[in-house]
Amino acid sequence: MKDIALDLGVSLMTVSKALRNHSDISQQTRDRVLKRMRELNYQPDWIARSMVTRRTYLVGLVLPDLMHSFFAEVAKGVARKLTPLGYHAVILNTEEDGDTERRHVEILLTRKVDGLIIASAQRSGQVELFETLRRREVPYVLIDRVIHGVEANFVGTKDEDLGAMATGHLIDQGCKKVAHIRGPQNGTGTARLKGYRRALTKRGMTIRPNYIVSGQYGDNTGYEAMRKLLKTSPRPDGVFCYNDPVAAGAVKAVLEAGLRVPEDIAIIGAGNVHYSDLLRVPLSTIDQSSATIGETAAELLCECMEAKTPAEMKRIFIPSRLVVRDSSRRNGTS
Amino acid sequence: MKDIALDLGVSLMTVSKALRNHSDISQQTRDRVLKRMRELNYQPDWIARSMVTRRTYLVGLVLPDLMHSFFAEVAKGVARKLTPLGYHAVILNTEEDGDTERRHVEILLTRKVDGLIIASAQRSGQVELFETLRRREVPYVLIDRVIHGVEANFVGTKDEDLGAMATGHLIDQGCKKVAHIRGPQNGTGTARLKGYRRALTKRGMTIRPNYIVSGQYGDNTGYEAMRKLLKTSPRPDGVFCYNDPVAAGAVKAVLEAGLRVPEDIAIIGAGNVHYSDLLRVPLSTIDQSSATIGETAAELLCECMEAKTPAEMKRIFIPSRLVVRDSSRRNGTS
DNA sequence: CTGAAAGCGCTAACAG
DNA sequence: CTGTTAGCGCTTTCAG
Repeated sequence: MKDIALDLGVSLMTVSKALRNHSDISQQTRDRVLKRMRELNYQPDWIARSMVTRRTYLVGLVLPDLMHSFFAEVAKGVARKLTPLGYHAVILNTEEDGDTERRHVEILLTRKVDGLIIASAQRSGQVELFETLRRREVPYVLIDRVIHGVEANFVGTKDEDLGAMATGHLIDQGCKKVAHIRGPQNGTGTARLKGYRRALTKRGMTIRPNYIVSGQYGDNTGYEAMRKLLKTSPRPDGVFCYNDPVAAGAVKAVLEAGLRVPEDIAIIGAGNVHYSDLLRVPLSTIDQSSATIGETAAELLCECMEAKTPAEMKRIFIPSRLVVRDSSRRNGTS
Repeated sequence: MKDIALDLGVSLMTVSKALRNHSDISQQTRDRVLKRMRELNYQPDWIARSMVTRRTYLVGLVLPDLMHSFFAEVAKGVARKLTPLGYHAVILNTEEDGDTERRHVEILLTRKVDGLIIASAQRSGQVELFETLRRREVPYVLIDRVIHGVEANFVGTKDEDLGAMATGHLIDQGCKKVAHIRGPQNGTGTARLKGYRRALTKRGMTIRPNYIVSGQYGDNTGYEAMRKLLKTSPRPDGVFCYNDPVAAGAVKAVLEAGLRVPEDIAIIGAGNVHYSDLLRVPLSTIDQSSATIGETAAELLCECMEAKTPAEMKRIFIPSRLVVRDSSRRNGTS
């Protein structure tokens, strides 16, 4: 393509510089070049450019579940910050699988992305992947899920506080027997459980082991877990669910059993996914400002990528806030 | 990196071939190379490789809205087919904006993706983008939305039939006054409207212009449109909504007005998004096999990319099917 | 302000 | 089976 641009009688170099409006090119030549480039509708080959500059202006965004609109919103936030800075996000979906995640990161590395934003599906303690990243000096920031044993940039929620806030709210609403459908065995799931425990302890309520049942990420697991919970006696009158999809499944199970939400059982989730308001019973939740998480992560990553020397590690927590809807509102207040 | 591999005393070429298990390398040398490469944990630089092979094994997946789980599911389907073939999908979100879409496609082109799968946000008649693609001979397949005036590979739904099926179902359920909240002014929105009209005509029902109101893609537009519809007299007793998010919004409006779904107003959407079953009233819908759309598109694209000569254009329609849930079930039968 | 030379990391084509 | 030569499309460096 450049060859063709040489029908202006200038050297290849002149064109190259003109296209990147390098300082030392006369306005006149630049204009001629730009004009011709438009006529030929030539686009510089970024792959060749990257080859020599060692910069792709691509960042990998590794997400565990696109179906969960929480992550879709994070992605939006990331793109919003990145695009104006000339970067572009490449989204990859790991479907909550640690191996897939490792493979995807490899791919992004061989494609030489400038940085990574990862909501990791690695089990806690699985640090291999992050060791690799550190060794290769690829800037990255973790979002949403802390990985135990990894020192890295992080942007997300204080999950223990989140758990305590949600649980506390149920107690405030008059629930005496609060259960928890916990999430997966990762940093987030564990921290939320810890928050649940803390809130109960703080209010002098006893923690019953059989009030803590295992869910995962999805609504089907919430549904199953709730059915289990309905069989325990005494039956809980409030349930804090790991996240909104799980909570939605739980609501379904309660209604199917002929009970009412929130009168018989109050329910709260977390994440404030977009459709929470449209569910069977509009869902109370903790809003995590998902878009802000994405934006902040993008900003932080840019800092790292731009920095000459590896900047020091940061952990940024985005404040979350209680959103009360029908699923937990048991009296006129709050 | 290759230099380092030369401490085996073999030439650079030998290594290059060994890594791609080119036929003419002795098993022994290959093993030595592979071993050393692992020790150094070397990864070939795809960017350099692509530069000479002119293949990146990357395909761009351009989607208008990640929040809509329909597209998230399509993405899943695409990835499922692509990965085993050595390709990888790069997802970009256009947020339903035609300009953003054009910019994103440009980016993908300068990054030299091997092909594109696009659910386009171009207005019908806006063919410029596709002209460019044709001129540059980039293989691509359109999904979900036909663009008027573009001859291209397509995988999606027969939207007119879909509209007729949904509308017909409402009539079957005993609705006498069926309205439609139409989608955007694109191929899909228009075809579904056409199907709505066809079904009414076929059953000898009159088409009232004020029963057709404008929505867009999202639930908020469905909510607003429904409120408008509630004010028309006589009030409709059945509404076919452009898609599930719109329908979810519509349900909310009906309930807020103190009416019942489906007794007073039956509602049906389209797309069968994942959470449809968990909504205020479990939503009847038309399932479009979103994952299959993604898989099929990926297969078709691979054919095109592998083909020496530009294969001829194909249009593939994935059958859709009625899913009856509470929002439209007015009698024992379905 | 403009240009010539060298090379980024890899592979295709051909020769040994 | 192994190695040599050339070059992908661009930019960096340095000399006009």
